[in-house]
Amino acid sequence: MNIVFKALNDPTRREILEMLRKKDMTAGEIADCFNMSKPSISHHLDLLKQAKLVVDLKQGQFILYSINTTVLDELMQWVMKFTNQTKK
Amino acid sequence: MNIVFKALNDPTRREILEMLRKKDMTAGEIADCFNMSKPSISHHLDLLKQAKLVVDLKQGQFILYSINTTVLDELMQWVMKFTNQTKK
DNA sequence: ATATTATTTAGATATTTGTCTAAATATATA
DNA sequence: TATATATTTAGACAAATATCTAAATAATAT
Repeated sequence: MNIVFKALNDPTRREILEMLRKKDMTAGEIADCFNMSKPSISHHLDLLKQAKLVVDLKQGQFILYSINTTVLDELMQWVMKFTNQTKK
Repeated sequence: MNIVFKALNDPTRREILEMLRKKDMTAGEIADCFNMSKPSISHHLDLLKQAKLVVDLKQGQFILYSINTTVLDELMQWVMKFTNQTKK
């Protein structure tokens, strides 16, 4: 869970997730949406991948990224522990 | 939301939330649960407070901390955007 | 008043993080 | 094979973060 919170603790990475929520995209397409160098975006994608929030699939010379909701499901379980709960 | 993810991006702070989920605690009681100086815990509590994940209430010489689930509800809304969703 | 207890604030420091440019790798095409 | 395109890796650097000790603030008790 540590690495998930770490990955989510950056606005660029959260925005990437929002984009991938709508459609799969290549690394280059993602980079084009930001005012930031491609290596920086590549680094953000790597962190998202480490957290298993995204998966990548090589398609020829492109690398297609897509969201993986499994970890987000787990995050939701974590958050739900706190909500809808009467204390003491 | 930025500050919420920032606050949650630390295992100590998440553990503090887990503790406050069960019962309200003073700053000192919280600090006693960790192998860490009181000023460090005070700093963590401050970040949680900035994110409005906790609220504090002065009770004499003690300061009682309690969890505030409102922001966690909002976080859940954010996470839910991604789950239970058919893509494309 | 003075001392004790609870907590925070200030300041220092080592580590982590986000970003960049330059170089490397890998695939496709002429 | 040579060149162009897509992406990552490496290395550097400034900014942010987590931690500490020492000092300050605030409330209580003697």
